[in-house]
Amino acid sequence: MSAERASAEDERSYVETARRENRAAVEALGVPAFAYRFERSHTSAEALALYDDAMGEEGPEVVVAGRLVSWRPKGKVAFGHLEDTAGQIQIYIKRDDLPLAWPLVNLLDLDDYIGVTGRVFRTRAGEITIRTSAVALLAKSLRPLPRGKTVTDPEGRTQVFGGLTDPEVRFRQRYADLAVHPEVRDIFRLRARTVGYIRRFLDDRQFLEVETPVLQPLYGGAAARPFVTHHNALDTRLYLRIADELYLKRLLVGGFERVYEIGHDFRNEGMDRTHNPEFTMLELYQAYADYEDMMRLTEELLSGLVQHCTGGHALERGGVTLDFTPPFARVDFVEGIRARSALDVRSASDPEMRDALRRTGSEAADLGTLSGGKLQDEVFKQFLEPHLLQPTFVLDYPKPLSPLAREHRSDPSLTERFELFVGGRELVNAFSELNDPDEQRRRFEEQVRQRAAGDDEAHAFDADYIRALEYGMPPTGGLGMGIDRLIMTLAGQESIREVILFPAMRPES
RNA sequence: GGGGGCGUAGCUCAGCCGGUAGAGCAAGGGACUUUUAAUCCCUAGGUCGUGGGUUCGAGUCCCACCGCCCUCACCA
Repeated sequence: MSAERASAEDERSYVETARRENRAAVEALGVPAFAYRFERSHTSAEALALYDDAMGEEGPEVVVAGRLVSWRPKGKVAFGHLEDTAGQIQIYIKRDDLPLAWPLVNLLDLDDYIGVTGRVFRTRAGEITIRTSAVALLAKSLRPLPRGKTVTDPEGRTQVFGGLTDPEVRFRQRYADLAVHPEVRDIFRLRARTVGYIRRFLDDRQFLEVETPVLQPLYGGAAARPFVTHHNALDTRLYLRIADELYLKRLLVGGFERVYEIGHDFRNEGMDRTHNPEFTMLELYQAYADYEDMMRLTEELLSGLVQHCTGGHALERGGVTLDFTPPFARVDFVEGIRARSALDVRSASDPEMRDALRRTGSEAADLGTLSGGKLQDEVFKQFLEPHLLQPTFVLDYPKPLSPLAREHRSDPSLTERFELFVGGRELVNAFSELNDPDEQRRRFEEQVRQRAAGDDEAHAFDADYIRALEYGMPPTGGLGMGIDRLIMTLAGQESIREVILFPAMRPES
């Protein structure tokens, strides 16, 4: 529906017209369509829990409030369900119980917010219900929610006929999606619990939560294209951050030994089922730790989190049982690829890697122009990544892929870096942080060469970051975890948009 | 950005070989004082995404555009 149509009085749908007539009729009774406040005594769940069958028809009196989500007027009596934050409860309204309010009752619409006073009892049909003695209109609904018909069969299974299913409408009008889908609200409750758990986990381990700039004069910490903006007063170009990394490590130079940030990163890339232009990232840095410590911390955090969510260490996802019992499986980046492709990415030439990719049908569009680190990454994606269903650490990435990671202590062609894969998706990226300013300078210089050669995702040279490292940064382990993807895994969702309240959309025309 | 698919009532969807628009739910009127997919009777509701074209005639065929979905590319 277009905005013009929604705002044009004469083109309003007949359904909305009927609701506006009801509003006028309610106001004609002297009842405001929108109340200022309401005092309830119980939530729906609390009211249900109060009732005991020994009470018969004389259960305790409760005052509840919520949205009218079903409405079955039946002559001189009416039934409906109120939905609030805790669930639903049935209400029963009998004309003879509230003759003065009956005209108002007849003007109620589905989706109105109302408050109801009455005693709890159990109907003949067996449902615990409020026998209404007073009704208050709290907010009129002038636009019907796109709700389907929910049918519950004798075994208690529910099936919805119709309803809001169009993804475009669901995400554009997330308020309507949330209003008619309690299970969607549950995903975001799970999300909040998860993030809360992570904060407690880190706080308990003496990590300090910090906030670093979102608007940055120079972006870095990942390979991605940024969003660009402009500061008027400074008349200068600024970038929305693509990662927190370089600022957080500056804080270790400053003397904080354990820091973390949970915030939004912004990457100006395509959108699909696992990418939203802005997304939530956890990054943490721990002094005197290396990537082995980060693996242990990852195992503790995720196994504890899965336990917190499910009571066990397993997640059932798409017919696969994901087992988060530590320790997680480990596979060597180089050895893992060699086992499946006979390629040693440390020594293989670019043409050899391209050949191997072509033979297995890689469809990378610019295979011919990829080189070095980018080719190694492509080989990994082609040969190893699809096999990583169970939680698996992939360790020791080649140096060209990891300009901020420290050289491996036993192989100078590699870095001490790992990524954790779950269900074929990357969830965590971590390394022993490079803290030698001279080596970091050389890595940046190499990035600048790649940028000059056409890689527009290569790092810029960050001289201030080098200056910070020159003051001295302790040995440090660092870790980044994509929170949205974590929630996807925990909630069993295949699209990132299901776990972001307002996912990015093309503007409505 | 490439490829494929879709767009019909408030919602979910039918609509055949091109012949002038249909259902369920929601809505309006009526009956019904323990219903729960309430039931029963009646009624209304559509510029078929937009703009062109072909045709005596287009929801249907063709072209373009807009939007969404899937997929590939980029990426976490």
